[in-house]
Amino acid sequence: MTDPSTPRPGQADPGVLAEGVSAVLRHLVLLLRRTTAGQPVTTQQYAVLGSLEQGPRRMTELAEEHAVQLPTMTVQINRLEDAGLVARGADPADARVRTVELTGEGRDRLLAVRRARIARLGQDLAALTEKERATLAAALPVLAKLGRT
Amino acid sequence: MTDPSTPRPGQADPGVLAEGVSAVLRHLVLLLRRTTAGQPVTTQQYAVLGSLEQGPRRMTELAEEHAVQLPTMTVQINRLEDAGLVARGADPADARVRTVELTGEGRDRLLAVRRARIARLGQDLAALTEKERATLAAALPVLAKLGRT
DNA sequence: CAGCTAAGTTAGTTGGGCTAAGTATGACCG
DNA sequence: CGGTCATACTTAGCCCAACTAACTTAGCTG
Repeated sequence: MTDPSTPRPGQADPGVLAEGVSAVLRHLVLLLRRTTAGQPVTTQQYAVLGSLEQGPRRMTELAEEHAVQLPTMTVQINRLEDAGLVARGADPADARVRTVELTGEGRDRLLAVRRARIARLGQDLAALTEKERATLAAALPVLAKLGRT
Repeated sequence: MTDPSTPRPGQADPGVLAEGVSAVLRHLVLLLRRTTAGQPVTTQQYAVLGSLEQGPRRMTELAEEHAVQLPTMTVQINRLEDAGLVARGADPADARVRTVELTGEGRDRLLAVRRARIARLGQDLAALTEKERATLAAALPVLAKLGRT
């Protein structure tokens, strides 16, 4: 695999760039795994809690947003419910749908974990130069656009 | 969670930038998951095969590189060995260590999967503008530097 | 050579994903 | 108005991937 720290000329070509992005993605995934091991909620649980921050959601919505099948989300929510972090509710207009919302404890946990993650990431970012941070900031919208076909 | 597609001013500040990076990482992880589902090797297996491309490695090396405990790597290698993609060997200098290397089939599989992945990523990248690709290319070395504390 | 350390493996648990199949409710149509 | 189809979930059963604890085997050292 290509060393992600040694960019080569001609990277604006999609094919060549893809190799670099692929290598960097691998690096980032390994990094993420290292930094999120042993936290009070798993990455998945944290992500689901994040989806509930703005208010109750339906199971199907959550499954779609997390690119997961419904049964998978059912199990996730079961675990979060057992942990007291979310509560299931009902939709008065349609008895088939189950809603899910954060409990007070769930919201506290979400915010605490987010603070910890951002602080950790902030340390890494603080080690960069101002120029490097600007370069990174410029690339964020591009990365966010990837896969939004 | 912050919408990764709406960057705000002041992102060169490590704290603010961290939020954006965090959101984008979430997006990329979801994207990766979607694009790698149902391939002939799992993401983990692919990553391990990639580590073997340059030649035989020891179990401990592999475990460290993938930020995983030894027993986890043992099981991974067992599966890859059962699939005929890698072979275990011995270190003549130290009878405790087991080496692992690609089989011919393993190398073929690695290259095929890599081609498929890079092609897929290349499609996404081709949808960007030339300028966006340049922005992304410039950020790759910075991303590669993250976490290399 | 006794005892400690290092390298791997085995066993058992948990989390997270999948498909297939079941239940209950809503919607539609003759 | 009742039968049939579709929708929203849940349950059950499977695999992969991570962990810790405990075991085996081999090297190292006093």
